[in-house]
This record gives sequence, structure tokens and C-alpha cells, in this order.
Amino acid sequence: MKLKMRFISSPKNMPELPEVETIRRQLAWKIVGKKLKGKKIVKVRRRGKILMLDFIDGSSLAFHLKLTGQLIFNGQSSRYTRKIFNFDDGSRLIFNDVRKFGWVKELKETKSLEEKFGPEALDITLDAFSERLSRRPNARIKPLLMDQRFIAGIGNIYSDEILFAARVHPLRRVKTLSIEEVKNIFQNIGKILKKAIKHHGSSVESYIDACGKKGDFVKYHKVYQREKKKCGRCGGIIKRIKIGGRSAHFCEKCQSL
DNA sequence: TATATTGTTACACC
DNA sequence: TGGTGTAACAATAT
Repeated sequence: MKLKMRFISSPKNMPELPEVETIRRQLAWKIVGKKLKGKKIVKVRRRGKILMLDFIDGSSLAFHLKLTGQLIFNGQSSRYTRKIFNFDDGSRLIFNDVRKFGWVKELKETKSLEEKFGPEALDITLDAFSERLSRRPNARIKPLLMDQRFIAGIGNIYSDEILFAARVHPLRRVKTLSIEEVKNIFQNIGKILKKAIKHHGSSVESYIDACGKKGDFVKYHKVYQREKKKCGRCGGIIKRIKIGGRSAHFCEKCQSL
């Protein structure tokens, strides 16, 4: 009998809010005050999953890392290096991207880019969150949490982890959520994202921070990429399904429909 | 080679 | 009109 085992392994990186925020904090520390082509960097900002370097003249450099982008301070270039930014003092910033989905744009202003996004996931209040939810009664909660126009910064990993923590099934329609469940989701958005930032994000495969180091948060993943494993809370089995073409991980037993 | 990966957007439908 | 759902697209490693 011929048994063909296929180990499908694609570089997954998926920098979401905690990963981009980790890079932002590290870069702010390292490059604010340096000059790029004579222009001084005054601020390193993040909007959702976008990282922005603001220059003294009001212009900005905006990065989206998409799946496999990396921004490494004083890193070594490789075959996946797409851009190198040299600072006036000889230090440099390396932009790597295996998949080439990521982008970098030079912007005169960032307002028109920023207003496409919903409120920042870490800034929104419970009232504002509830109010926005009430406008989307028929939406399913997981895709909605990942919708950057609804709320900015959450992607596939953290939507899975937030919904597990809140004990809410990813397919639940917004209008079926109780007030307690909405509050629970809201609180776990803050809790999970802050904890992930504390651990420098999730390095599922290829994510590394601006220092070239991996994040630690994978250790704390309860459902993401834990298909068929035991739920640490109730002993149920973690399921994986497709929602809108994306994989969703959850415990069928303690995240009821 | 077919397929996996995710964020974004285009488009069909009601 | 806009909420909702689906599919396409980007590129590449295996």
C-alpha cells in the first residue's frame, strides 16, 4: 500500500495588531530622530495593521506587511529583501517579504488612507463597539471582527483566540449575541491583544520583529492551529472549519452556537 | 502540479 | 442603497 504523507507547510506570518505594534515600539526606539534621504523621522505610528514612519515635512512612509512581510532594523539582506532604507548614520531598515503581498507607499498625507479603517481595536469603548455591532445584525461575528472597516487590527489568529476566550462560536450572528456576550468579546479584545503585545506577538512560522526575534504568544494560543487537539478548558476537541474562505478554529463544546 | 496561506477588493444578489 | 456572501488576486514553497 502506498501511503503518501503530505506535509503542507507554507510560510505563515500574518502580522496583526500585536505584531505590528511590537515592531512599531522597537522601531520608535531605534529610528526616531534619524534621517532618511535628508528627512528627519519624527514619529513611528500604527493604524490597524499598517505601520507608518512620519517625517518632519508631514509626509509618511506606510507599510503593510500582509502575510510574510518583515521589517528588520540593521538586518542582513536575503533573497527575499525587497527594499533597504539607509539612514544618514549608516544604520538601515530591511524590508523582506517572501510572498510579495506586502507594500510600502510614500504618502504626502495619511488621512485618506486612515479614514478607510474603523476604530482601533485597542481604543474603542464598549458603547461604541456595541453601537457598531447593532448596525450589523446579520453579520457573523468572526468575519466582522476581521473586517478592518468595522474595527482595525484584528486578523485570523486573534479573532479565533478572542472568540474562544469569550466562549462565542465564530459563526454566531450579531443579533443573537446577549449583552453579556458582547461585553465579553469586547473585554477579550483588549485582554488578548495586550497580552500578545506583551509577548511580542505570535510567530506561527515566519514572523519576526524589528530585532529579528520571534514572538512568544504561540505558547498561549488556545485554538489557532490546534485542530483536533484537546480544548484546555473543557476537554472537547478543537474544530477547524472554513468561514468565508478562511480557516476558523474553535471548541464546539464550549463555544456553542 | 495543485494547493495552502491572508487581507483586500470587486461584484452579484436581495 | 447598503448589508451580506462569494470569489478573485497577489506570489511562492512544497
